[in-house]
Amino acid sequence: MSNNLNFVAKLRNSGLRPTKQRIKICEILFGSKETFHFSINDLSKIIAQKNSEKISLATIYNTVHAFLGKGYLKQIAVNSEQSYYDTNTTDHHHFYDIDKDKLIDIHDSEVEPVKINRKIPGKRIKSIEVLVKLQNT
Amino acid sequence: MSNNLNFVAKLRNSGLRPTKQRIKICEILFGSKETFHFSINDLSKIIAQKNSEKISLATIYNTVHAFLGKGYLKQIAVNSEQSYYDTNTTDHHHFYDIDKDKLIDIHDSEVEPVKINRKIPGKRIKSIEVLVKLQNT
DNA sequence: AAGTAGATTATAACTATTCTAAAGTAATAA
DNA sequence: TTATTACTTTAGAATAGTTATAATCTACTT
Ligand SMILES: [Mn+2]
Ligand SMILES: [Mn+2]
Ligand SMILES: [Zn+2]
Ligand SMILES: [Zn+2]
Repeated sequence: MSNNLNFVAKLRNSGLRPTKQRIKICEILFGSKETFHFSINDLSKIIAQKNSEKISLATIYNTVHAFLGKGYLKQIAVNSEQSYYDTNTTDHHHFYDIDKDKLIDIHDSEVEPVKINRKIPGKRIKSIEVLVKLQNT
Repeated sequence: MSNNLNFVAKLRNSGLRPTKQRIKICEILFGSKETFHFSINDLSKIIAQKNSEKISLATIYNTVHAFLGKGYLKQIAVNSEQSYYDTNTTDHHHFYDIDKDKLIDIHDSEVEPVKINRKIPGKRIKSIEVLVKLQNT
Protein backbone atom coordinates (compact mmCIF):
# COMPACT_ATOMS: atom_id res chain seq x y z
CA MET A 1 0.00 0.00 0.00
CA SER A 2 1.47 3.30 -1.13
CA ASN A 3 -0.64 4.98 1.54
CA ASN A 4 1.60 3.55 4.18
CA LEU A 5 4.41 5.81 3.08
CA ASN A 6 2.25 8.70 4.20
CA PHE A 7 1.75 7.12 7.59
CA VAL A 8 5.47 6.50 7.90
CA ALA A 9 6.09 10.14 7.14
CA LYS A 10 3.35 11.27 9.48
CA LEU A 11 4.81 9.21 12.29
CA ARG A 12 8.37 10.32 11.61
CA ASN A 13 7.32 13.95 11.48
CA SER A 14 5.75 13.51 14.89
CA GLY A 15 8.87 12.03 16.38
CA LEU A 16 7.25 8.61 16.57
CA ARG A 17 9.07 5.64 15.11
CA PRO A 18 7.07 4.00 12.37
CA THR A 19 6.74 0.56 13.84
CA LYS A 20 4.54 -2.00 12.14
CA GLN A 21 2.08 -1.78 15.00
CA ARG A 22 1.71 1.98 14.66
CA ILE A 23 1.44 1.79 10.91
CA LYS A 24 -1.31 -0.81 11.15
CA ILE A 25 -3.18 1.32 13.67
CA CYS A 26 -2.77 4.34 11.40
CA GLU A 27 -4.28 2.35 8.53
CA ILE A 28 -7.27 1.48 10.66
CA LEU A 29 -7.76 4.93 12.12
CA PHE A 30 -6.76 7.19 9.24
CA GLY A 31 -6.92 4.94 6.17
CA SER A 32 -10.40 5.98 5.14
CA LYS A 33 -11.92 9.33 4.33
CA GLU A 34 -14.65 8.64 6.84
CA THR A 35 -13.92 9.50 10.42
CA PHE A 36 -15.34 7.49 13.26
CA HIS A 37 -15.65 7.09 17.00
CA PHE A 38 -14.24 4.21 18.97
CA SER A 39 -13.41 2.88 22.38
CA ILE A 40 -10.19 1.02 23.10
CA ASN A 41 -12.24 -2.13 23.15
CA ASP A 42 -13.68 -1.34 19.70
CA LEU A 43 -10.24 -0.66 18.28
CA SER A 44 -8.86 -3.78 19.86
CA LYS A 45 -11.55 -5.87 18.14
CA ILE A 46 -10.98 -4.20 14.77
CA ILE A 47 -7.26 -4.92 15.00
CA ALA A 48 -7.84 -8.53 15.98
CA GLN A 49 -10.08 -8.96 12.98
CA LYS A 50 -7.99 -7.09 10.37
CA ASN A 51 -4.51 -8.05 11.42
CA SER A 52 -2.82 -11.40 11.25
CA GLU A 53 -0.28 -10.75 14.01
CA LYS A 54 -1.74 -9.46 17.25
CA ILE A 55 -0.97 -6.14 18.83
CA SER A 56 -0.87 -6.10 22.59
CA LEU A 57 -3.45 -4.15 24.51
CA ALA A 58 -0.65 -2.11 26.10
CA THR A 59 0.52 -1.01 22.67
CA ILE A 60 -3.00 -0.08 21.66
CA TYR A 61 -3.28 2.13 24.72
CA ASN A 62 0.21 3.54 24.17
CA THR A 63 -0.50 4.33 20.55
CA VAL A 64 -3.88 5.94 21.17
CA HIS A 65 -2.30 8.08 23.87
CA ALA A 66 0.55 9.04 21.57
CA PHE A 67 -1.85 9.99 18.77
CA LEU A 68 -4.01 11.91 21.22
CA GLY A 69 -0.94 13.81 22.37
CA LYS A 70 -0.04 14.66 18.78
CA GLY A 71 -3.56 15.87 18.10
CA TYR A 72 -4.44 13.09 15.67
CA LEU A 73 -7.32 11.99 17.87
CA LYS A 74 -9.82 13.69 20.10
CA GLN A 75 -11.23 12.30 23.31
CA ILE A 76 -14.98 12.54 23.80
CA ALA A 77 -16.64 12.54 27.22
CA VAL A 78 -19.86 10.62 26.94
CA ASN A 79 -20.10 8.58 30.07
CA SER A 80 -17.75 7.48 32.76
CA GLU A 81 -17.63 3.83 31.82
CA GLN A 82 -14.94 4.14 29.23
CA SER A 83 -13.08 6.60 27.02
CA TYR A 84 -14.26 7.34 23.53
CA TYR A 85 -12.01 8.64 20.82
CA ASP A 86 -12.73 10.45 17.59
CA THR A 87 -10.69 10.43 14.41
CA ASN A 88 -12.43 13.67 13.51
CA THR A 89 -10.30 16.30 15.22
CA THR A 90 -12.13 19.32 13.87
CA ASP A 91 -14.46 21.30 16.15
CA HIS A 92 -17.81 19.61 16.07
CA HIS A 93 -20.58 18.27 18.24
CA HIS A 94 -22.26 14.95 18.88
CA PHE A 95 -25.45 13.06 19.12
CA TYR A 96 -25.15 10.20 21.55
CA ASP A 97 -27.51 7.34 20.82
CA ILE A 98 -28.09 5.96 24.30
CA ASP A 99 -29.71 2.74 23.12
CA LYS A 100 -26.99 1.87 20.63
CA ASP A 101 -24.13 3.40 22.63
CA LYS A 102 -23.01 5.19 19.47
CA LEU A 103 -21.79 8.69 18.73
CA ILE A 104 -22.90 10.58 15.63
CA ASP A 105 -21.15 13.71 14.44
CA ILE A 106 -23.00 16.97 14.27
CA HIS A 107 -21.10 19.28 12.00
CA ASP A 108 -20.49 22.76 13.31
CA SER A 109 -22.68 24.09 10.50
CA GLU A 110 -25.61 22.07 11.80
CA VAL A 111 -25.60 23.91 15.11
CA GLU A 112 -26.21 27.58 15.62
CA PRO A 113 -22.99 28.95 17.13
CA VAL A 114 -23.08 28.48 20.88
CA LYS A 115 -22.86 31.86 22.58
CA ILE A 116 -21.81 31.88 26.22
CA ASN A 117 -22.69 35.16 27.92
CA ARG A 118 -20.34 34.70 30.80
CA LYS A 119 -16.65 34.75 31.43
CA ILE A 120 -14.60 33.31 34.27
CA PRO A 121 -11.69 35.50 35.40
CA GLY A 122 -8.29 33.95 34.81
CA LYS A 123 -9.70 31.30 32.51
CA ARG A 124 -9.88 30.94 28.76
CA ILE A 125 -12.17 28.74 26.78
CA LYS A 126 -10.41 25.70 25.43
CA SER A 127 -13.41 24.09 23.76
CA ILE A 128 -17.18 24.24 23.53
CA GLU A 129 -18.86 20.93 22.99
CA VAL A 130 -22.53 20.12 22.65
CA LEU A 131 -23.73 16.64 23.47
CA VAL A 132 -27.26 15.78 22.39
CA LYS A 133 -28.52 12.60 23.99
CA LEU A 134 -30.97 10.59 21.91
CA GLN A 135 -33.51 7.98 22.89
CA ASN A 136 -35.64 5.72 20.75
CA THR A 137 -39.01 7.28 19.93
CA MET B 1 -33.62 19.52 62.70
CA SER B 2 -37.12 20.17 61.49
CA ASN B 3 -35.79 20.02 57.95
CA ASN B 4 -35.29 16.30 58.33
CA LEU B 5 -39.02 15.77 58.37
CA ASN B 6 -39.05 17.03 54.82
CA PHE B 7 -36.39 14.53 53.85
CA VAL B 8 -38.29 11.73 55.54
CA ALA B 9 -41.38 12.68 53.57
CA LYS B 10 -39.39 13.03 50.37
CA LEU B 11 -37.93 9.56 50.83
CA ARG B 12 -41.26 7.99 51.79
CA ASN B 13 -42.97 9.59 48.81
CA SER B 14 -40.32 8.04 46.58
CA GLY B 15 -40.84 4.61 48.02
CA LEU B 16 -37.50 4.75 49.78
CA ARG B 17 -37.33 3.95 53.46
CA PRO B 18 -36.02 6.89 55.44
CA THR B 19 -32.99 5.27 57.00
CA LYS B 20 -30.57 7.36 58.99
CA GLN B 21 -27.97 6.93 56.24
CA ARG B 22 -30.30 8.25 53.57
CA ILE B 23 -31.46 11.15 55.74
CA LYS B 24 -27.89 12.17 56.43
CA ILE B 25 -27.04 12.02 52.73
CA CYS B 26 -30.16 14.09 51.98
CA GLU B 27 -28.99 16.70 54.47
CA ILE B 28 -25.64 16.93 52.76
CA LEU B 29 -26.99 16.94 49.21
CA PHE B 30 -30.22 18.89 49.57
CA GLY B 31 -29.85 20.71 52.89
CA SER B 32 -28.63 23.95 51.38
CA LYS B 33 -30.12 26.28 48.80
CA GLU B 34 -26.90 26.08 46.84
CA THR B 35 -26.57 23.18 44.45
CA PHE B 36 -23.23 21.59 43.79
CA HIS B 37 -21.30 18.98 41.85
CA PHE B 38 -19.61 15.98 43.37
CA SER B 39 -17.99 12.67 42.72
CA ILE B 40 -18.62 9.64 44.91
CA ASN B 41 -15.22 10.23 46.39
CA ASP B 42 -16.09 13.85 47.18
CA LEU B 43 -19.35 12.82 48.85
CA SER B 44 -17.63 10.08 50.75
CA LYS B 45 -15.19 12.61 52.21
CA ILE B 46 -17.93 15.08 53.12
CA ILE B 47 -19.80 12.34 54.94
CA ALA B 48 -16.71 11.19 56.78
CA GLN B 49 -16.12 14.73 57.93
CA LYS B 50 -19.70 15.69 58.85
CA ASN B 51 -20.97 12.45 60.29
CA SER B 52 -19.96 10.74 63.49
CA GLU B 53 -20.96 7.23 62.45
CA LYS B 54 -19.60 6.12 59.11
CA ILE B 55 -21.67 5.20 56.08
CA SER B 56 -20.30 2.40 53.98
CA LEU B 57 -19.13 3.10 50.46
CA ALA B 58 -21.66 0.58 49.17
CA THR B 59 -24.47 2.56 50.76
CA ILE B 60 -23.17 5.80 49.31
CA TYR B 61 -23.23 4.23 45.84
CA ASN B 62 -26.64 2.68 46.48
CA THR B 63 -28.09 5.96 47.67
CA VAL B 64 -26.69 8.05 44.86
CA HIS B 65 -28.06 5.53 42.36
CA ALA B 66 -31.43 5.57 44.06
CA PHE B 67 -31.57 9.37 44.04
CA LEU B 68 -30.45 9.42 40.43
CA GLY B 69 -33.24 7.01 39.55
CA LYS B 70 -35.77 9.21 41.32
CA GLY B 71 -34.52 12.27 39.47
CA TYR B 72 -33.08 13.99 42.54
CA LEU B 73 -29.63 14.01 41.00
CA LYS B 74 -28.21 14.41 37.52
CA GLN B 75 -25.14 12.68 36.19
CA ILE B 76 -22.65 14.82 34.29
CA ALA B 77 -20.25 13.41 31.71
CA VAL B 78 -16.99 15.25 32.04
CA ASN B 79 -14.32 12.67 31.71
CA SER B 80 -14.15 8.94 31.82
CA GLU B 81 -12.22 8.65 35.04
CA GLN B 82 -15.16 8.92 37.34
CA SER B 83 -18.82 9.89 37.51
CA TYR B 84 -19.86 13.37 38.50
CA TYR B 85 -23.23 14.19 39.96
CA ASP B 86 -25.17 17.41 40.19
CA THR B 87 -27.73 18.39 42.80
CA ASN B 88 -29.04 20.90 40.27
CA THR B 89 -31.47 18.85 38.21
CA THR B 90 -32.75 21.70 36.05
CA ASP B 91 -31.62 21.98 32.43
CA HIS B 92 -28.36 23.83 32.41
CA HIS B 93 -24.83 23.74 31.09
CA HIS B 94 -21.32 23.64 32.51
CA PHE B 95 -17.92 25.11 32.52
CA TYR B 96 -15.33 22.52 33.36
CA ASP B 97 -12.21 23.93 34.92
CA ILE B 98 -9.58 21.48 33.78
CA ASP B 99 -6.90 22.69 36.14
CA LYS B 100 -9.09 22.55 39.24
CA ASP B 101 -11.18 19.57 38.10
CA LYS B 102 -14.29 21.56 39.01
CA LEU B 103 -17.65 22.07 37.34
CA ILE B 104 -19.35 25.47 37.29
CA ASP B 105 -22.99 25.88 36.35
CA ILE B 106 -23.95 27.93 33.34
CA HIS B 107 -27.57 28.87 33.66
CA ASP B 108 -29.72 28.27 30.61
CA SER B 109 -30.22 32.02 30.36
CA GLU B 110 -26.47 32.52 29.98
CA VAL B 111 -26.39 30.50 26.78
CA GLU B 112 -28.17 31.33 23.57
CA PRO B 113 -30.59 28.44 22.98
CA VAL B 114 -28.77 25.66 21.19
CA LYS B 115 -30.42 25.01 17.85
CA ILE B 116 -29.71 21.66 16.20
CA ASN B 117 -30.59 21.70 12.51
CA ARG B 118 -30.73 17.96 12.14
CA LYS B 119 -32.95 15.13 13.18
CA ILE B 120 -32.25 11.41 13.44
CA PRO B 121 -35.13 9.17 12.32
CA GLY B 122 -36.60 7.08 15.12
CA LYS B 123 -34.84 9.09 17.79
CA ARG B 124 -35.95 11.87 20.07
CA ILE B 125 -33.79 14.32 21.92
CA LYS B 126 -33.49 13.52 25.59
CA SER B 127 -31.15 16.33 26.53
CA ILE B 128 -28.86 18.96 25.10
CA GLU B 129 -25.82 19.74 27.15
CA VAL B 130 -23.03 22.17 26.51
CA LEU B 131 -19.67 21.61 28.14
CA VAL B 132 -17.21 24.49 27.98
CA LYS B 133 -13.72 23.44 28.93
CA LEU B 134 -11.62 26.11 30.62
CA GLN B 135 -7.89 26.47 30.98
CA ASN B 136 -5.85 28.90 33.01
CA THR B 137 -4.94 32.01 31.03
C1' DA C 1 28.00 -3.97 12.63
C1' DA C 2 27.42 -1.97 17.32
C1' DG C 3 25.31 0.93 20.35
C1' DT C 4 21.42 3.46 22.02
C1' DA C 5 17.07 5.34 22.61
C1' DG C 6 12.67 4.24 21.93
C1' DA C 7 8.87 0.63 21.44
C1' DT C 8 6.40 -3.64 22.44
C1' DT C 9 4.80 -6.93 25.46
C1' DA C 10 2.95 -9.85 29.29
C1' DT C 11 1.55 -9.17 33.32
C1' DA C 12 0.98 -6.82 37.73
C1' DA C 13 -1.10 -3.00 39.89
C1' DC C 14 -4.50 0.38 40.44
C1' DT C 15 -9.10 2.73 40.67
C1' DA C 16 -13.83 3.26 40.13
C1' DT C 17 -17.66 0.71 40.35
C1' DT C 18 -20.75 -3.30 40.90
C1' DC C 19 -21.94 -7.66 43.02
C1' DT C 20 -22.80 -10.87 46.88
C1' DA C 21 -24.69 -12.60 50.69
C1' DA C 22 -25.03 -12.09 55.54
C1' DA C 23 -26.75 -9.20 59.26
C1' DG C 24 -29.65 -5.30 60.46
C1' DT C 25 -33.82 -2.34 60.33
C1' DA C 26 -38.32 -0.26 58.97
C1' DA C 27 -42.93 -1.21 57.81
C1' DT C 28 -46.87 -4.15 58.40
C1' DA C 29 -49.90 -7.75 60.06
C1' DA C 30 -51.55 -10.37 63.65
C1' DT D 1 -46.78 -5.40 71.16
C1' DT D 2 -44.70 -9.14 68.64
C1' DA D 3 -43.89 -11.62 64.50
C1' DT D 4 -43.24 -11.47 59.77
C1' DT D 5 -41.64 -9.63 55.78
C1' DA D 6 -39.40 -6.84 52.60
C1' DC D 7 -36.08 -3.63 52.21
C1' DT D 8 -31.41 -1.79 53.55
C1' DT D 9 -26.75 -1.69 55.03
C1' DT D 10 -22.39 -3.57 55.05
C1' DA D 11 -17.70 -5.73 54.34
C1' DG D 12 -15.54 -7.63 51.24
C1' DA D 13 -15.09 -10.05 46.73
C1' DA D 14 -15.36 -9.42 41.93
C1' DT D 15 -15.13 -6.85 37.69
C1' DA D 16 -13.66 -3.59 34.10
C1' DG D 17 -11.02 -0.04 32.26
C1' DT D 18 -6.75 1.77 32.51
C1' DT D 19 -1.85 2.57 33.88
C1' DA D 20 2.70 0.98 35.53
C1' DT D 21 6.68 -2.24 35.35
C1' DA D 22 10.49 -4.20 33.61
C1' DA D 23 12.20 -7.45 30.38
C1' DT D 24 12.74 -8.09 25.50
C1' DC D 25 12.91 -6.28 21.01
C1' DT D 26 13.65 -3.02 17.15
C1' DA D 27 14.47 1.29 14.58
C1' DC D 28 17.70 4.57 14.00
C1' DT D 29 22.42 6.52 14.46
C1' DT D 30 27.29 6.08 14.25
MN1 LIG E 1 -18.22 0.42 22.30
MN1 LIG F 1 -13.26 15.43 42.69
ZN1 LIG G 1 -17.12 13.13 16.29
ZN1 LIG H 1 -24.54 21.79 37.26
